[in-house]
Amino acid sequence: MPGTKAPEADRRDQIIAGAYTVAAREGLDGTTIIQVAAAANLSAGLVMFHFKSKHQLLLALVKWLVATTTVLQVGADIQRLASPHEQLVALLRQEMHRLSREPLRIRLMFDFWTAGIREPDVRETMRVEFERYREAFRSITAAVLQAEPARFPGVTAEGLAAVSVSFIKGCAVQSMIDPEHFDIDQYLVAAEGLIARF
Amino acid sequence: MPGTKAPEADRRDQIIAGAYTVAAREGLDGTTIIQVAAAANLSAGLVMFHFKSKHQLLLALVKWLVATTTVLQVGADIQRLASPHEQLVALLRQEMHRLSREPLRIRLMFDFWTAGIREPDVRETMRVEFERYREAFRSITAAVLQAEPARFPGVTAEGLAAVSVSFIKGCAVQSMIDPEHFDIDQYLVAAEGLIARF
DNA sequence: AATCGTATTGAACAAACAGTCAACAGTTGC
DNA sequence: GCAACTGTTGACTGTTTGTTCAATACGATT
Repeated sequence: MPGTKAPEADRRDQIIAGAYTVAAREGLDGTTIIQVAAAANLSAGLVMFHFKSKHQLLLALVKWLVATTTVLQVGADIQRLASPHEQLVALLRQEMHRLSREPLRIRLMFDFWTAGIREPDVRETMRVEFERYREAFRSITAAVLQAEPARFPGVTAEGLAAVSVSFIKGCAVQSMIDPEHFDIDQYLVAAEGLIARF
Repeated sequence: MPGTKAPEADRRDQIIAGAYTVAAREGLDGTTIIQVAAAANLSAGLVMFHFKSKHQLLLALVKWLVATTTVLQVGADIQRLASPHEQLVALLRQEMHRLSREPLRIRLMFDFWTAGIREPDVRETMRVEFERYREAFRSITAAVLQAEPARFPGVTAEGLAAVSVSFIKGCAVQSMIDPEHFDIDQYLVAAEGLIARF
């Protein structure tokens, strides 16, 4: 029945929710307007009406995905730890845990990394996301450097934050490709060994 | 002119070369049989004749890509270095350099990581590739552990190799998404600071 | 109550694509 | 010289996809 206005939440949100459902299940390439519309119980035409093009729909999806991704939190339990080294290790462990708790979300994010290589709009969104992620690490990596200045000559907080991000993203990649053989515990212990204070 | 047999190299190789050209330029999704055929100066039907399906063509492409990727080499100049710590750092630096020298290849490999999430055949190929990569690091990471056993309690050579791979892959991801702001030098210095011997 | 702008649908469209096929040309073996 | 096999082409097919559009219903404004 055309024209039956839904009093509920914004249609755009409803459509994006459908897009997320489909994209998380089928991957970005496998995501079609028709499937998104079906997942949202709407017609395909309406999706076009609200987003004008598939490109803009996916762009809205990635922005929503980034916006609803929990920012790296340095909780009270972490702040209570004695040394910044321990805090950094605890942060890494926390992020690993989040990785394994939200596989669908991470996999879709991964899809967008790749899409970002060719599509500037997506890349810009991912770029901001990566910057935000590094920034969240920076206060702690700065403290790590300050605690042991002699050990890290020439190292910047930004550089160490980038390495921390690599720990996480690299682990995500490896465990996604080889979920059975990749040993996250061994991985974490090795990372701790590198970071630990002396 | 049908039937004109090319005395030159295997047709399959010629087609794969065309597929690489297209895929490196357009990305995996943007790669069509017709484009591949055009890049190889052949008809689309012939591509199908030799590979039966697009899936098998891309599978052959990823296998070729992996097979022609230089295995991690521990050259004489690296072996000459005094400590295994310095050797590991030199290896990382060497791999970073290779990363920036072959952007097209890396980008395509990246595409296949993502494809591997949903396609088991591709994933298996990438899994083997990752395993090979870690394995190549393992002899050096074992030496690093042996040189400083007290520093790395419970750390395995395999775990430290996985972390090393993350250094590389994580750097690849970040520098691909944000090529302008990501500072590889700072990144390397930070990694060195973590690895350095005490 | 007439008007107007916003939603909504279902159908239809053009483009692109993977895959098929009949025809044909070389090559090889008899 | 003939038959059989492989390689090659170009045209064709059926499907899928993003996108457009006329028709229509609803809500708000006047």
